Amino acid sequence: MVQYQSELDGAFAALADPTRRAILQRLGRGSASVSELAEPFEMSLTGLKKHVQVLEDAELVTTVKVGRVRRCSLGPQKLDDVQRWIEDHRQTLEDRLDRFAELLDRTQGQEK
Amino acid sequence: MVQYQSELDGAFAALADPTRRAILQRLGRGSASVSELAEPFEMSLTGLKKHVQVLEDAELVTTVKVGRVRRCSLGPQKLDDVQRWIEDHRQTLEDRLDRFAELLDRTQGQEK
DNA sequence: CTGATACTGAACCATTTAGTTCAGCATAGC
DNA sequence: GCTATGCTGAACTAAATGGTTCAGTATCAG
Repeated sequence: MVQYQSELDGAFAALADPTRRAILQRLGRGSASVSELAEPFEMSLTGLKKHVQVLEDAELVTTVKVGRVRRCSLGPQKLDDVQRWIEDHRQTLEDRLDRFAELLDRTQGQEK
Repeated sequence: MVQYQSELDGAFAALADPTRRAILQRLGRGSASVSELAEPFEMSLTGLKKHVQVLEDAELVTTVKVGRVRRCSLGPQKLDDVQRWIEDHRQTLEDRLDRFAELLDRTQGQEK
């Protein structure tokens, strides 16, 4: 199994916010300016731009400044890392869940 | 596409911490007590227990108290939700990445 | 019963996060 | 050139996070 660094931290943390997941969802339908991204949210432009910044730092979003407009798009395939981590751990998880049922049976009786 | 709630928040946030991912990794090799989990970390028992609590709240870990020992195991398949979200979004991500290259070509020339 | 073990809760602290407002700067359009 | 637009930076705030210590409770072992 590959050894993962704390690069994942940023990606997972970025995905932990519903606003940011909504931004990714929106960008999945095409690139957008910061203002366009902000439009559906009840939030200041500055506030939303911070979310974009977080996503960019996590390399989930890439942006290009064109004139006075910053165009935002889905970025490098950072989700791959995230997904790979989950896949690696899902197998052991599933294996363990089976035994977990047994464990419960064994210990339940002893519980106070 | 399924509509995901903010249930994901807790799961993603829980996974954003390397200590907690290490705990999950450890539990993948079998259940453990809180003390056993704490052993490899340079952290107080109380501190580590908080991480366990976060994982339990996120439904990534389940615990049972047996006597004075709390036995921790990998919990319900919450990772499924996380993985499903990523899979749903990966397709649009990949589609978009192709067009992103074009976008870059188009806009790069105009950049200051 | 006594003491050691295993955890738990409360209180505290530093840092980060998520948001705000306001002022400023660069570009686009007339 | 003037003005509106789109974004950006600084400064501030409230709340959450990640950690600590210390004191307490419950149980197990002898």
